[in-house]
Order: sequence, then C-alpha cells, then structure tokens
Amino acid sequence: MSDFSIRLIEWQRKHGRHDLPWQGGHDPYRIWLSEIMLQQTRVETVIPYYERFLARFPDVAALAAAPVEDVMALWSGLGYYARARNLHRAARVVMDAHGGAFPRSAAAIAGLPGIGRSTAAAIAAFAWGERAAILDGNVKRVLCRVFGIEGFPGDKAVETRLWALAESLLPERGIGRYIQAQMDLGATLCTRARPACARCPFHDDCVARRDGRVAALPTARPKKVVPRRGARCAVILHQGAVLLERRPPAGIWGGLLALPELPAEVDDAQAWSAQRFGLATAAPRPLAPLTHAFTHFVLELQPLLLHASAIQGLADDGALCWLPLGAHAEAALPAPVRRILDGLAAPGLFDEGAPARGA
DNA sequence: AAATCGTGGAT
DNA sequence: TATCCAAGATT
Repeated sequence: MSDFSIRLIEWQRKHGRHDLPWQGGHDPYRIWLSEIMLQQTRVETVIPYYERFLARFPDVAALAAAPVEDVMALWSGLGYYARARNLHRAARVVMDAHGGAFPRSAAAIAGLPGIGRSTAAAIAAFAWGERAAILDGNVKRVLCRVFGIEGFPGDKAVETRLWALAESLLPERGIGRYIQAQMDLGATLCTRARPACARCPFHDDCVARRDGRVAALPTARPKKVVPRRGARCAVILHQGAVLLERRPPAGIWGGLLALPELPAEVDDAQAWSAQRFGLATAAPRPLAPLTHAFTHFVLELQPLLLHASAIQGLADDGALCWLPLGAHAEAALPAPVRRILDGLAAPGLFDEGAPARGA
C-alpha cells in the first residue's frame, strides 16, 4: 500500500481526536508528561492526573525542584511508579545537564530515564516534527491487522519486523498528525474487541479483514497462570494517625507509603508490633480482607487493626511515619492501602472497639 | 528473552 | 467471574 500514511492523515483530519488536554501545543514538557502517563494507561484515567500534575508542576524546572515524595503523591493510584521516579530523575537531568532545555532529537531524548524508543519518537514528532516512528500497542494492532502479520508482537522477532514496517511507512511531511492518527485509529476504531471495520480507511486493503482474521490478529499473548499470594498487613492506629512504612525504590509500590507487612512466620501480631515498633497495642482485629490483582500475580491481603495505647520508643529506621487519618488523601499510597484507609474513615467500623481518633 | 512493574475498564 | 490489557521501559 503506497498511500498508507496519506490516507491515515486524511482520516485523522476528519475523524481523529483533537481536543485532548495535551494536544494543541508544542511544549515538550507537556507532551513528555502525557506520554509517560499514557504508558499502559487509558486516556480517561490519565486526564485528571495530568491536570493535577501540571497545575502543581507547570514546567520542568518546577518538577526538578520538587522532592520526589511530592511527585509520588501526585502519581498515587496511577500505577507503574517507576515512571514517576524516572520522570523526576529525567527532569533533574534536563535541568543539570541540558540547562533546562529538552534534548532536541529523538535519539537524545531516548537517553533520558523512563523514555524508550517509542516514547522518544512521539515526543520529538509532536514537539518538533521529527520524522521518527512509534510502536505502541495501537500501532502494533493496526499494522498486524492491515498487513496480516502473524506472531505475538511482544516477541523480539515480530517486534523487529514491526519496527521496520513502521519506519518504512513514515510520511515525508505531517509527521505529528500521522503519529496522532495511528494512535487515534487504534484507540477509537481498530480496537482490540469489535473494531469498526466499516468506518476504517483501510477497509478494502486490510489483510486481516480480507481473510476473516480480525479477531485473531494481533496474535494473543501466550497464556500464563497468575500465582496467588497471601499477605497480612498491620493497620496500627495511635491518636488518630496510622503507621506507614516507605517502601524501597525498587520492586512493587517502590517509593510509596504502605502498611507494614507481617512476616509470614509471625503468629502473634501483638508481640510482633511490640518488638518491631516498640508499641503496646490492643488485641488485633481483622478488617475485611481484600483481593488486589496485579498484572503478574494476585494478592489476597488481610489487614489487621491494632490500636496502640502507648509508644514506648518507636523503632524509627527513617522509613516509618505517622499519617493522620484525613490527611491520607494527599499521601503517596498504593491503591489498596488507600482503599483500606478510606474504610477507616467510614462510620460503623469502631462501634465496638476504641475510637480511631482522639483519646 | 523473559520477568517485572499497577490499576481499572471492557468483555 | 475470569481474562485481557491500555500512548512501554527496564533489567
């Protein structure tokens, strides 16, 4: 197909998205932020986070000057928290090594933390019209269908082929609209389930449609059994505040404030909290268990409520802090922890036990 | 190359 | 309910 990009650009002009919050300008900072937030995340989810983040950090200088804890708090709930830490690191690189000016080429942009080949190309294309190919989930799906490419796109060999195809299809001009067109077609028309082939500009050329393989392409990810893990966490309350622990930078929920996890071998939660934190507590009371599904495992979490009557000497290793209930809305919490703390503020939970606040 | 890393919406 | 996976990057 010789006019792939021409037809796609024309389709975008008439039927694409033109009013998303990050569209309409050429500020690389705003484009960058949107591209990072949109990684593996839906547009509708991102929009409120994007608005809040931009209001708090209007430019790269503001972001670089902020403590990373503030950045994590604004990212709380969005997931894939390494994105937030890398964003912050990259902002400081831009300030310190580039004098506050964003690198001017896709290749240079791709050297920043958290920015890979596809994201770098999108930023360079939208900000400066650089002629560079992207290869996100939308593009993979569209190319696999239109050109009838078999094999799981996550496989190295298939991905290499897709990159080459994406490069070969780039238009000479109008790169920004072309990149947007690819995303729009995949997101609004050539969707994973029930694509609107009748309205597709490639209706008469699409190999998958011709062969009746639209539902079969792109080839599905190989199935894997997701392991289930059980864990208990301590909800320790004292004078209306809950004890939280900052998680290490690497690993799940890296850099976030979470409820302390009980080691699997512990059977006496009271003795454990006394030894671990130097706290005298009332008998533990199980709260409603919850199930949290990650991409690669399922966590069954059992929160244990412990009212601390006295602090004999909190073993503060620097990662512990008391968060007043009611202030948790602004804290850097993982989604399930936020849910648990939300539940503590709800009425009816303390009708038998000690009050959560005061006393 | 294959695992890891969140969350919520769609089917 | 179970499954899939979205504007991917990193190790």
